Amino acid sequence: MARLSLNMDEYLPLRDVVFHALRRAILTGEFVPGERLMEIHLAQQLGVSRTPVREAIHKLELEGLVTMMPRRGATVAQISERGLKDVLEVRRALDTFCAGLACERMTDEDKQNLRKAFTAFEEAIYTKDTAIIAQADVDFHDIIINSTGNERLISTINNLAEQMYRYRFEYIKDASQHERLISEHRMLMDAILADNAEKAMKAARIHIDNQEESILTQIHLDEHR
Amino acid sequence: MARLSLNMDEYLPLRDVVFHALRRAILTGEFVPGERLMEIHLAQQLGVSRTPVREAIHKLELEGLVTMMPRRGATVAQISERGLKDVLEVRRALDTFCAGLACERMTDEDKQNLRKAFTAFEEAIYTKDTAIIAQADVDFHDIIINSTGNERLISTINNLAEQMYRYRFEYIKDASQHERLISEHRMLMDAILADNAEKAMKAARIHIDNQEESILTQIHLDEHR
DNA sequence: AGTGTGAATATTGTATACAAAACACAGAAC
DNA sequence: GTTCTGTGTTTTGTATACAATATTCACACT
Repeated sequence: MARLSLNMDEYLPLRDVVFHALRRAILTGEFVPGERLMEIHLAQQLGVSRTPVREAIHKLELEGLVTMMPRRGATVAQISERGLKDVLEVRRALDTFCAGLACERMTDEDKQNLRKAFTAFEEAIYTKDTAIIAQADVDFHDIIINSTGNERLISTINNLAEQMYRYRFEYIKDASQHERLISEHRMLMDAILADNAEKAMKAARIHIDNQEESILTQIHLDEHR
Repeated sequence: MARLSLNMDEYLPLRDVVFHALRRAILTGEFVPGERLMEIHLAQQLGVSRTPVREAIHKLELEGLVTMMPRRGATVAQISERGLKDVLEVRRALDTFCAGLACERMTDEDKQNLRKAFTAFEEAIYTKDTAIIAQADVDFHDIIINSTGNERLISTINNLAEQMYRYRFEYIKDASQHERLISEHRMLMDAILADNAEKAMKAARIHIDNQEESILTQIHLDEHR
């Protein structure tokens, strides 16, 4: 009579499975901005009914990844240059705040992890693999954000960051930026390790400023093609 | 054969009607934190089917007003003291940022409206009517927030503010705070009208700090009853 | 009395059905 | 040729049906 607790921890409602599938497709660019998302079509493609698809799409709308018009269905959200600037403006405020908080609140263990994540990022850069670099970048920043211990702050920043993932891929590809990324990370890390809030906030601001510049030039380049 | 155009301008999907109804019920305290929200029950009560109710509940979950557990349904979100502090910490960062931006971006028309809203708030205070005061307070702050012109910032702040509405009612009732509220508003307004970002940010911070203190003591009082 | 078991019930998750609105396109009118 | 109109199709919105899981409560067992 063994067999207690087979891993039913991992129950996932279909709507969440669909949600993650669609979300991934949007963030990786598989679904391009402006593309229509039709319930029946997606349902058949995924082998489920319309219901979970509808619910997943609604969730994506609330996350800002799709746009819905009543009676006209959903499309993959188009982010305008203005929209992107708006997102970055809020991120600038929150990321600098976050960097300051991290200086106050980071534990020794967090600091150890931050060092590791920095090294891992350097190594990721050498691989020249965009996906690996992007992941290492997220990991590095997650350590800082999570060290604040403020769940609301964490989810707010992550939601804002998500809006830019599609464009981040583009600019991470650009190898000419890689050295700069490393040095910016180093500056941010050093400030935090030294609990120097002033410097950390400045480093965070510079990091966002440069990201904004990169992404915007990227977009402008795309426009002229 | 008259009777063309009865006001169907206002087409609203049922899910949105239900959403607003439930949202209002939660924010006014008609539904208390922890209360279960059962689909069939609500559907019958509102005279609709489960579908729009489900969709409304999901939307409320994403807004953070409802907590869902898979297969166990939804309950009105309980906000912990910790959760409240977290929300306020983020608001402090964004409201101060917002106040600074307002100084740069407010048009003369906005400034005129801000003065009007300030006077309206003063008058609202004299009525001693909680609902009116709360509305005038929202109006005043909305002018500042909207003057930034940053849609993302606006919706982020509004979402955070919403989390506290239920508690705000409690502390707005406290007449001993009224004079202080007016003077804080005046300080914030004067700084913005003078385009003094430094002072405006400080005023915004003080305003949030005092709100935090009020709400937290309110909660502690409730606990001891 | 307390605990465990199981059937009855209630509730959520998913699928499907039907209604109403949007869309597309062909043909008529000018 | 262009615009209007009407019909057929597609798609979304809402209701309902069915399946699977959770909850409740009575009852037996210790």
